[in-house]
Amino acid sequence: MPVITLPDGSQRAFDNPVSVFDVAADIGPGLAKAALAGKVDGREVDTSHLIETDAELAIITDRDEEGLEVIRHSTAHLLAMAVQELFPGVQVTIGPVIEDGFYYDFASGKSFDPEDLEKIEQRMAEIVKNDVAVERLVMSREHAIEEFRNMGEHYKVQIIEDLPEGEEISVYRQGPWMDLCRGPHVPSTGKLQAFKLTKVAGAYWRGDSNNEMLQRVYGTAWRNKKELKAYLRRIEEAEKRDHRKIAKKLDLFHTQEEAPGMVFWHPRGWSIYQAIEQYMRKTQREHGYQEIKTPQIVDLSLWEKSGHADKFGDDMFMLNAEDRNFAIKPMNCPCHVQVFNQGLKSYRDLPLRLAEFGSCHRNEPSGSLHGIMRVRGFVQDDAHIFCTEEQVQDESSTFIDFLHEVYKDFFGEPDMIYRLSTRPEQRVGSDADWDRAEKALADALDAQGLPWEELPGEGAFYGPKIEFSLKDCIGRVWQLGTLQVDFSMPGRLDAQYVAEDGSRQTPVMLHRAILGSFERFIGILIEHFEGNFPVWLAPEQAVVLNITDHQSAYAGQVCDQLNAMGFRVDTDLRNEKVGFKIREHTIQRIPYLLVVGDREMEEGTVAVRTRTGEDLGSLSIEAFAERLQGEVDKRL
RNA sequence: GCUCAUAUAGCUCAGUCGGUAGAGCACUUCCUUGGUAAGGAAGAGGUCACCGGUUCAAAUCCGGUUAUGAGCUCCA
Repeated sequence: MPVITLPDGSQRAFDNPVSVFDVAADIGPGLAKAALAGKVDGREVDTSHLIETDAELAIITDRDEEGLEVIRHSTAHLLAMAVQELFPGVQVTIGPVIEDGFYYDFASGKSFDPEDLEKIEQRMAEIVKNDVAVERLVMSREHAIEEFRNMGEHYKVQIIEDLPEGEEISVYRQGPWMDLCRGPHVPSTGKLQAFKLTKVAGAYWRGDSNNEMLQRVYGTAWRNKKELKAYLRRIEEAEKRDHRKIAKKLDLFHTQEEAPGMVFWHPRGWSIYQAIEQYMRKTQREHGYQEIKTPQIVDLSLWEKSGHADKFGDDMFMLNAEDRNFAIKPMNCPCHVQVFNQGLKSYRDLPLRLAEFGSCHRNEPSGSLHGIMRVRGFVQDDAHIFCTEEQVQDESSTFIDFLHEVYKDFFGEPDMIYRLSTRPEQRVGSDADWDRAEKALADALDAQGLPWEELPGEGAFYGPKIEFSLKDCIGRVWQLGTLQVDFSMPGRLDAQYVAEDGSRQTPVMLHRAILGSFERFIGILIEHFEGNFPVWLAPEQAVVLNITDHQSAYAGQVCDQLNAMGFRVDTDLRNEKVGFKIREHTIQRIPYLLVVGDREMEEGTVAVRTRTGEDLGSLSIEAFAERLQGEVDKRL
């Protein structure tokens, strides 16, 4: 005689055990139809789940986040069923829910092509149309293993064998097809109304590159067709922002076959780069950093001493000259320690903050290169703070403030995400050092009152790190800055200072970057602003357009005058209609278009139009310059 | 590095069954001097990524290399 308590606190009593579906039907036919799953005393179950004793119950429909997950998970099953019907002999492995959808990994002799995807999707639609009931069965471990072994599903057998002892083993059956799964699932395939298979790719069994490669099919699934359409539109939006496409249109940089993973910066792209570098140079100086420059090529022995050769040797560019082995520097820290090591340092010199726009090269795996976001040659806004252990927390805190200031200048009020990556398996330094280093960073985040999550095992080999990420205007997350505490490297590279009591001590080193790399950061800026750079970064801040040849000289004069004031201004005196010129420069995202006709020439003004099409009317050169200055001032 | 796909004019892309390449935009020249998102005409432009094979004949079919893309793995 179960008494069911619903989320609103109301109770319903039943004479016999009831299923989740029965309760939903008892409340109303609409809810019965909408029910996808249930939550009994906090545990997610199928609608067919029988409730025998008093319990709290929430009916899960597609209005709940959990409901959407159930839909996605069930769509993954639907995919697997369709694949196995169409391609006998293909084995199933796993099919989890991911952001916006799901995937399923198959072990298949052949790889799927786009036409296969279409066929699979069609078959899925048929199964949906047949509204096949989804049934849950519980079986013993031995029975399940035997069952799947007989089906030739060797991966599933492995998965069952690895399940912890005592875990209930459930299998879901839809029609003749079945799969091992914890559930819950939708009551029948008819509930799956809005999905699309998006891509196929290879993926390693259990995510290990030593294992065989499986065929992964990705899909997206939503509550209804409208949501699916909105999602697909969002993807298209993101594609339009692709920094590679925009960079080509705006003539910012290029890459070519002879230098894979390296950037050829064009004048306009380099102008953006320079604006950022000048800004960083200025702000770093204001925050007590000293800028240095260290060599590009350094004897391999230094990298052996630092530990980099051991861990990353295969990914370093090596060079042999005059019978010596050199490496092109993959990072700056060992070089910064060399600068620190010159001359005898006192505790009075600490904290010592050394910054470098450090050009680094890493032979990244060819498959991981991506536009200018992941490259082999890049420049970090790198700095190392040498300090005492007591200074770590203060320096960390000061750095986090600095980083926030910089992000504010670029992005206004960005949505930030903070993560603390802790000790990895392969590492240097004692556990005691790691304990202190991890605590120092956690304390710094807490002292700032910032929300953060931990990424266990994701730290660098010499120390833990905070990763600073931001969410862009369409919700994508980009990792930018980092702060790392390092108790090992200074000792390995013999850094010392003289303490108050005259003893020699090893300093602590903080590694930090705000932008990350210029290449990646500019890529992010391009995508974030969709090429509409703020005025202080825009390669050209304004273009002067004449209407007829008659104003050519005046246009040139206006342009010269603004350039002399330090702005980046160009003219377009071509024999084209002004409408044509406006179109072209608007597409080029030039912030201001200055039209000069006879009227403006007589008045000594310019007619100002923004790239968004706003008409600001006629302004004197001085008034326009003041406006520009206002948008540039706070940064440079 | 692994799986799959792609590579044709400066850019975006067509090119059927194997028979020596085509459009739009951009470019050059000429006409047009026009007030806020495309004025008109003509012209020039290609070793079809590279190397090899099959064939009377290869942009097209096959193999390899390189680069790029989507994922996976990696990311000091």
